[in-house]
Amino acid sequence: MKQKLRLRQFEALMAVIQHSSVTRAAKDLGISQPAVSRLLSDLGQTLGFSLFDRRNGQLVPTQEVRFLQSDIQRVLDLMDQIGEVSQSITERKAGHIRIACLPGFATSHLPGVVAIFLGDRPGVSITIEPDRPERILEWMIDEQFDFGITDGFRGHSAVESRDIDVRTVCIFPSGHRLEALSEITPADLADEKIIHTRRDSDFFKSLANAFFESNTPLTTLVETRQFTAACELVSHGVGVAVVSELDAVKFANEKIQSRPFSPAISHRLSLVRPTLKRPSAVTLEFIDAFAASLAPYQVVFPKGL
Amino acid sequence: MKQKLRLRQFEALMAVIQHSSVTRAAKDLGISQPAVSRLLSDLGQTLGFSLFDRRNGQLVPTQEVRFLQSDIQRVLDLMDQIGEVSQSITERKAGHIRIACLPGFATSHLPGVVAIFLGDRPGVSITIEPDRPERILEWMIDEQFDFGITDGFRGHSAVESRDIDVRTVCIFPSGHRLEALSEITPADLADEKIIHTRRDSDFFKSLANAFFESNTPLTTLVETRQFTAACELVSHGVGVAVVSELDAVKFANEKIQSRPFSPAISHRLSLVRPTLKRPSAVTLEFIDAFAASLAPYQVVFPKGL
DNA sequence: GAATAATATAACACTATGTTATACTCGACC
DNA sequence: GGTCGAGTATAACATAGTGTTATATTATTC
Repeated sequence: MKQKLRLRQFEALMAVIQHSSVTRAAKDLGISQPAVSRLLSDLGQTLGFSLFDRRNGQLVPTQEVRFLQSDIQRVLDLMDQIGEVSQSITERKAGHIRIACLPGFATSHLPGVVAIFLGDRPGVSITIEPDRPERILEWMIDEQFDFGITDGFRGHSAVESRDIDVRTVCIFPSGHRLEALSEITPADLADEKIIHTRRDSDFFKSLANAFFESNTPLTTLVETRQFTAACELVSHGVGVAVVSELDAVKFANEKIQSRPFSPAISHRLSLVRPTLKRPSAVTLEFIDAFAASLAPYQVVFPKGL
Repeated sequence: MKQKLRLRQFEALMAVIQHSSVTRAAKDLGISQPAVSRLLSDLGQTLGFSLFDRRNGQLVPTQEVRFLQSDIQRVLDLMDQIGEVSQSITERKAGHIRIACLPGFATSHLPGVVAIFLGDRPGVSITIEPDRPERILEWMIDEQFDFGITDGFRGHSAVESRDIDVRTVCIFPSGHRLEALSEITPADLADEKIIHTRRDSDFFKSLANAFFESNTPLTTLVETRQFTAACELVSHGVGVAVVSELDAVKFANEKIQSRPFSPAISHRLSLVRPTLKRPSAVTLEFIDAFAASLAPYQVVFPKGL
C-alpha cells in the first residue's frame, strides 16, 4: 500500500487504544462508529499489519502498534501545541521581539517597560542588544532587529522612525549653590565646568546654541557619549550637566539635584524599525507600549507650533 | 476560523519557506502551483496571520511563521519517522521481543542466537529475563513476555508450547577412568557419586529409571537445579553427571570429558508463548530461529516411533 | 507602459472523511 | 443448539480537503 499516513487515522487509533472499543472511541471523537472503523482499517492497510487483537470483546493493541504508540502520541501532542501557540500569536500573547537600544536604556528605563509588557504575555520573549546609534542604524537596515531606540537619527529610506522629544533638566550635586534657583539658565552656569555629550551630537549643538544666544561661554569639563555617565559624574560631585529628564529621575537621590533648564532644550529620541520588514503584531504593540512609557517625559509643544 | 491544521498545509509551508517561491515549492512537491497557493491561503486563514512578505519578488516568512517553524518541522520529521519505522516493522526489521528463559540459557546458548538475529535487524530490540520455570510459566500466562524457554512444562491452556528433546551426555573430569569407555551405562557409574538435577524434575526421573532398570544404585553427590552448575562442579573434579549436550559443549575444555549415555535420555525443553496474545512477526521469526539453533542437539527419533 | 514572470482565483475532478442503514460476529442465555 | 444484543464491519452516499487546468491579477523589469 502506497497510501499516506494521516493524522485523523492516528487520532482514531489513539482513541480506540484509550477506550478499548471502537464504539466508545467514536463517541469520544464525536463521530459515528463506522467512520472510526474505516479510519482504522485504512490505517491498518497502510501500515501493513493489524492494529488490534480482540480479547473478551476488548480491543487490545498489537505489539507493533505499541511500538509506534509513543511516536504517534508525540505527533498529536505537537499538533495541539502548534495550534495553541498559533492561537497565542493571534492573540498577541506569543512571539519574539529583538530590540536594539542605546546603552542607557538597556539598564534604566527599558527593563521596567519590558517587565510589564511580558507580565501579560506568557509566550512572548524579548532580546535586548545595547550599542551605539551607528550600530543600531545598521541593524535596522539589515533587519536584524525589530525595534530600535536611538538618538541623532537623520532618517534613512529603509528605516521608519517615530521621534519623541524628551525634556531635559540641569543636574548638580546636592548642596551646590544652584540649589537656590528654581530654574537654571546658561548665565547661571557661566562659572561652572560642564559635563556634556559629544560635540558632534545634536543635543550638544542645541545646548551650545543656548549658551551662545545668552552670550555665555561654555566651559567643558568632561565630554561623554551618555547621559548616564554624566549623571554618574555629577553624583560624585565632579560638575554639573544638562541631561534628559529620563536619566535624571533614575539618578534622583540625596547626592543629586535637578532643576528645569531654560531655554528648554529637548533630547530627541527616535523609535525606529525596518521599513520593509512587516512587523509582527506584538512588535507593534511593544513599540506603542514603549512610546506610552515615555509620555510623562515628553516635551509638550505649544499648540501654536 | 475554526478550521483544523492539516499536515499537507505544513508541507506546503515548509516547501515555500525553503524555496522562497510558490512556483518552485509546487515543483518540489510535485503538484501544481495553484494547489500550493491555496494550501497556503487556507493555512493563513486558519492560523489567523499572514505567512509571507514579498521582498524583491522573494517570499520571506513572517516572524510569526518563523516562531512556529521548528515545531512544524518536528511534526513533519516525526511523521516521516513513523512511516519508516512502520515500514521496518512490516519488513520484520523492527520491534521488541521479551524473552523469559532458564538461567542456563541466558548465559550460554541464547546470547549467540540473539546476536545473530539482531545483526540482521537494526530496529529490533530484545529483553532477556532469566528465572525459574514456575516464574516463566506465570509470565507466559500473564502475557508479560513474548517467548519463554523452559523445561518440565506440563501444558497450560493459556500457553502454547513446542517441545524439543535435547540429547544428554555423561560428563566427567579429564583423566577419569570413564575416559576409556566410548559409551557410558548406569552400570559404569555404579561406584560414582552423581551430580544430578532435583528429584522432582522429569529429567531426574528418567535418569533414576535408567539406573533402576539396570539394577544399579544411584548415589547422589550433589542435587542442583541447573545443568550449568553440574558442569561447573564436574570441571572442578567433584564428580560425574549426566547433562544436556547443549551445556556439555559449552563447558567442553581440557578439564572435562563427555561420552554418550545409554540408554539415551533426553532433556525436554519447551519453547513457550502466550496462546491468546497474537505474537508479532519478529517474535515468530525469533522462535523459529531459536528452534533452528537447537537442531544440532536435538534427539532424532527412530522413524518407527 | 509593455512584456514577462509569479501568484491568485475560478471551475471542476477525485479522495478523505463524515453520514445512515444494514449485515456480520460473538458471547450470554434459555 | 437457537436467539438476543452489543459491538463492529460494510455499503451507499454527502461534504470537505486536495488536486487539476484555465485564466485573471499582481509584481518586476526593461
